[in-house]
Amino acid sequence: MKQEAFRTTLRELVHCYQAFEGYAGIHIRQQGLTIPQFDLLVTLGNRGDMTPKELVQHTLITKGTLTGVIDRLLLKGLISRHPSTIDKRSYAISLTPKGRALFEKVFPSHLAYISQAFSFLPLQEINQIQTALKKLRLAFETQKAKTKHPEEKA
Amino acid sequence: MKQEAFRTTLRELVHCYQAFEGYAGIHIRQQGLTIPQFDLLVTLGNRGDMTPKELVQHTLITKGTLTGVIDRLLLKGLISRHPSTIDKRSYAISLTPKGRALFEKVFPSHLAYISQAFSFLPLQEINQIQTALKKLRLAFETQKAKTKHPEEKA
DNA sequence: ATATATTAGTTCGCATTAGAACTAACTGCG
DNA sequence: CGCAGTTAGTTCTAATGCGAACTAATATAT
Repeated sequence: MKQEAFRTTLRELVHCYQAFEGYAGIHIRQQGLTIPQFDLLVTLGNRGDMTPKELVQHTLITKGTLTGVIDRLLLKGLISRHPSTIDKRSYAISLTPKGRALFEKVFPSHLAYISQAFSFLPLQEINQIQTALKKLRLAFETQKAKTKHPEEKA
Repeated sequence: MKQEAFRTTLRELVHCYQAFEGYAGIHIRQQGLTIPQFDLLVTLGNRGDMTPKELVQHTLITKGTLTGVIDRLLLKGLISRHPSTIDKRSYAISLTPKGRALFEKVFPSHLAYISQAFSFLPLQEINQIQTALKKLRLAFETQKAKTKHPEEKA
């Protein structure tokens, strides 16, 4: 039955995600960072300076949580703030030299660590998994949008 | 490149998971429950009474968190405790009549809600997604085990 | 212009998260 | 029996997580 199938699939999705978080988290915490902190550091390192709004878009951190994460990275001296000249409500966030150094040390090492888990998965299978995940995500997002705006073009 | 592929795949995994949590969470919170509380309620409803240890195995709730989740469900009058006769450290948790009533109201409704997201995915694709997720999870779990016990049978 | 609606960030309340330390109770082994 | 080691639950700390309320600043409409 279809219901049986999607329930199993959802369980699998959650377990898979948790397996990933668990696996990646070990390495990240060894560097003295939390997952969101690492996420922010890597995003800034790879894509350059950003405002908090942009960070929310490019990371998995929620608006309300971001303030606290930024505070802790500021305390650690890994990032710095620069007031925006265009919008007085906002500011840009940069890596400090210390932050950049950490990024450059931690990021390649993290990729190498993660890639170990993929060593037995052929490229073709990785791409299949990716395609599968895209379909599933799209299904949720489409339906979520419908739920939130049920009358739209009804 | 393979590295490019698995990074994209991981992003997709995380986004997919978040999309699911976001989608399912809307409905769950509408019932006045949090996701872990719902998880616990449904697990008890579907599989019968359990000890905290078993709940940890069958849900996504961590040992340390479980105590608090149980406390809140006790406060809401949805579950009850019964001391174990065999092991004085432990106890069994049951749904109260109120808890069972909630389960019976919420669970089918939640399945129906979730199934909407799958309505445009053919069974075959659901099964493909499931297979893909299993492979990925296995990759993490295998590697995590190796990382934790690197000397084993070395 | 001026009131109004939006938006960027912060703050708050409540719940959860991981991991580690801690207590009480169980199991093994000698 | 009696101690060592393990296990079940609880507690603690630090950091999130989400939604909602709040402030300040920007954009819009008339």
